[in-house]
Amino acid sequence: MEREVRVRFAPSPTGPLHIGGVRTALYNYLLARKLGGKMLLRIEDTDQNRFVPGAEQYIMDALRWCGIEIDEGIEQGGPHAPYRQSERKPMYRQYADQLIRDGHAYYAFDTPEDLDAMRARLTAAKVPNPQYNSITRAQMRNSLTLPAEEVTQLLENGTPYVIRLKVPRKEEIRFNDLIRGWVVVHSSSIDDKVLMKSDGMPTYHLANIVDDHLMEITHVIRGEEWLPSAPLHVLLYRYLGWESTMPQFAHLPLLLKPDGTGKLSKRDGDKLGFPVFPLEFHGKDAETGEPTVSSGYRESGYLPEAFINFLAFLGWNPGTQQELFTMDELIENFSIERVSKSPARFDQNKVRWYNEQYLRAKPDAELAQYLTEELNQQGITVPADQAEQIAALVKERATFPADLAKEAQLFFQRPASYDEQVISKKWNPQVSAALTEFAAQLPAAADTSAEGIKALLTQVLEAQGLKIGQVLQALRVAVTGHAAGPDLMHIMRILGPQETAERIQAAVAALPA
RNA sequence: GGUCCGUUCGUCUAGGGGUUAGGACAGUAGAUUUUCAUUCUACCAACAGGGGUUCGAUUCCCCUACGGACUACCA
Repeated sequence: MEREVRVRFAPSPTGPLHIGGVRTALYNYLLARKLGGKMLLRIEDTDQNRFVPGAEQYIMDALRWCGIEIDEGIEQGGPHAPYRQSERKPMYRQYADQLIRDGHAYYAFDTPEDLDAMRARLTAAKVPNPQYNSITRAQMRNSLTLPAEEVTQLLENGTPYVIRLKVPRKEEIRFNDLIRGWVVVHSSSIDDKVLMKSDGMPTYHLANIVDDHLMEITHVIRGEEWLPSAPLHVLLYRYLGWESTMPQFAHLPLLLKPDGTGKLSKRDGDKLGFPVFPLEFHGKDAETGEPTVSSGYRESGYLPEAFINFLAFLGWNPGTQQELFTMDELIENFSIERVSKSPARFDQNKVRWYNEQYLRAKPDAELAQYLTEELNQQGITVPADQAEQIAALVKERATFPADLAKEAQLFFQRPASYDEQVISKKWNPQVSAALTEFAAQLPAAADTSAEGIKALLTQVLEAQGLKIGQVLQALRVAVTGHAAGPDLMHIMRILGPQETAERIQAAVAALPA
């Protein structure tokens, strides 16, 4: 019988999640949903020195905003709880002991100074790749070189030690990556990685293998930065006797900075000119301890659907011409084979474009609701039907919801000034007189639709011997103050005959003919 | 330095032994519009280089170059 598909997103709570992490979570989620499996969230907090308060909550909030649903995790629990590695601490030791018992791991008592000295010695000797490995361990203080009694003595004395994996000297390690195909690495290029730290916590390498095994993970989808240590993980599965149920690996291409000079990192903060975080993050400067704020996509006005659609396409595509995908469509169409191998750069223009598409696709009523709330905050009240008309008129001009409110201002504020360029070119006694007449007739207009207003205007202008092109810009400036904006007839319709007339009269009074 | 991974328009990418190398974003031009924007149309624009294999390579193989990741008692 086929195993149930189980994937995990396993971030370390050392800060907010950046968009690369979100994409990794997304691909995990898409695969899980596509294959009818489960999505787990596991917090990898085995490094107690790098704990950042709030990071864990941030991660969960960010995933929720993105629409990435977790089936098992610290909030929702599950059959393999706890889902926080620090709380699983007692579970790891036995596996390290098992490895020692089977001769695949050993105790090492070297101090940090010992290690520095070793690396300095090897570097001085021009060894191409200084590392703690099958050669150098013979010169170090560990349970392989020390007499058994001394090892026992050291352990009993409480001497600090770590447990290291005994990586074989000559062995080819290979695995079949779902994205990259066969990857082959020689064991001589891997060092004797620390499995258990001297504080009793496992390192990532041990913890992730033990947890993935215990949690019955079937696919490990993670960033390419893990590729070099994947062979080590394969070795661990083998030595622990779990190779037959080892998950399949898929190493995702990295997300690069826009200039392509390296991978995106959370330390980029706002330096790149666009947010790297889904949600705004309030943190502290690592050195000065000063409070810092990094902007987020949510706060910048991005819709989660647009953000996710864009992110999904950074490294994956469906092979069709379709660009717009809902989460359900992404799930339907996703496949790991179509993830590309090469890294992708971030394209600000394209996220904006996606946002515009999703914003315009929203029902006017929904946009109106947003608009109403925003205007209310500014102390402006607006009738529901009017808010909807404004939203419909203005949304083609908006990238972000906030643009709606900006564009709507003209309906609630009479012009404080008039566009000078248009006035100097288009405003003259004839125009002024015609507009005065138009304003006089407007309040009594029978038809106040956009078409009706236009008909009335045309009629008045004809009587004055003017063409519409000669006055329209002037009229726009008289009504709104600006040279550009949405359709003028619709603006006047929404404003209503009375308000429009008064605005025109005010302009005529203010502007010397 | 060592190990590993990668390389199609400016960007995201499709394609794949014989194609006018396709799409999207951006850019440019035109049309529409009373304006800006929208919309529509068109244009611009790519297989890193060198060797093989082959009747034929952008596609398969090798090398080079370039880029990136990793190289901690961090994940």
